[in-house]
Amino acid sequence: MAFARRNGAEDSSTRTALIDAAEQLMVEEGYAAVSSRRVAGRAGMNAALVYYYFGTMDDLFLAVFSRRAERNLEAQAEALASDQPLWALWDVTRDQTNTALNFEFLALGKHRKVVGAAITESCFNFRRVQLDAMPGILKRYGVDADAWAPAVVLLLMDGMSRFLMMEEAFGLDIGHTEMIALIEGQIRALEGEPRSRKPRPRAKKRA
Amino acid sequence: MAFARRNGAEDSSTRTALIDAAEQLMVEEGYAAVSSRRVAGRAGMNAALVYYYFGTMDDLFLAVFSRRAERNLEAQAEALASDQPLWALWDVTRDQTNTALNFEFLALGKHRKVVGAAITESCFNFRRVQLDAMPGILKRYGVDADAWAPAVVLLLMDGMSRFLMMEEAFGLDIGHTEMIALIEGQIRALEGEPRSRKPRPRAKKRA
DNA sequence: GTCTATAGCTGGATAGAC
DNA sequence: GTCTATCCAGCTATAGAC
Repeated sequence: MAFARRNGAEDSSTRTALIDAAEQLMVEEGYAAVSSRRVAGRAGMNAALVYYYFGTMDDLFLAVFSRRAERNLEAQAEALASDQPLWALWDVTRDQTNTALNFEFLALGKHRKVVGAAITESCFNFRRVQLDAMPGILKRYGVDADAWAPAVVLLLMDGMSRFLMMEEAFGLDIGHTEMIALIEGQIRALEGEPRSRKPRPRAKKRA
Repeated sequence: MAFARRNGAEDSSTRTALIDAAEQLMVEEGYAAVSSRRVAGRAGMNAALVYYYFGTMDDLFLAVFSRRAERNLEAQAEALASDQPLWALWDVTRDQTNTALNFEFLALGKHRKVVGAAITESCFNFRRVQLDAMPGILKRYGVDADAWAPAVVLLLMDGMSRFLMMEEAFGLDIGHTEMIALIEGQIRALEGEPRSRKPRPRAKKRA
């Protein structure tokens, strides 16, 4: 855990409810809408509790970020350990659930030092976990490591996927079908047809 | 111009100063810091002038966005019309100048309807201008259009470039050198060595 | 743990003088 | 075009009762 907890147990239901409310507010109305009053109001709590549990708004943001990052890191680790790791990784990165929240944190992270540091550390962890697994996976499939460095393969899968999802969040999809077909074609050449794919959450309609 | 102007000439120096101040504030402190009082204060003006010129804060945001989008679109059109269009396009997309501002608008655009619409329209225009030029460029270099659809080439150049810049904005660069070498190698194979490259602005250090 | 009350500040937006 | 004055609302954060 990268942030200091002011008060209250880690598994306090009040604490959890406040984090839930803050996350929802960020997604629905943006980080600027996350005030102690509005977070508490949505959670059916009193505003002073935000300060009791988190001390400052920055620490509340960090709690939201860390919880989401941990969950996503676990999902990714599970994907990389599956029997079709490339398909599983691709499906995990194509998940639109976090896109709106990511936009908020990217903006927030450029202006709140502690949030920016958490983003850098978290992204680094994701890439490190991917990089630990990729060489073994590619070797198993007989991919020439000189022609396709693991880090490059990851940028083409994870990086391109993230860019496509950002565009899709704004209704842009020029070339997406072709790009997705290209990447999935490469995965198919290595792993064959996907045997079981998790249903992939798409972006919600704009309000 | 996609936004309604409340009052004042398009070339009013006061109007320009307010847009300048708003843009600076967005980059330095985020969209939440853009208030009529702070914008006016930075421009050495009175807060009421913001409402005189723009009517609402939303229209001020639109003015900032539109001005930047127009400038960037011109720079891209110039690049695509140059004698080494792929190198020029690559250099234009590798420009870090706008990354911080883009983060702000991506977040803002998900919550302010008119801003979101402006982003969608602007990105669509960028891609359309690129797509108008690419087929001719690739054909001139003898690229097989069936293997490399123009839209896919653009996602690999423009899309990947944008993703790399977002990572770099947070100090992340795993695999970047290799990815850049891969893309530049492809460009070099088609256009040879770059003859004249504009100096590429990099991200500023964090404060 | 949860509450009320409060200090001190900042915000969007308008009315109306000059 | 530019200003002051103003309304009403919202904000972070703390003190202290229960």
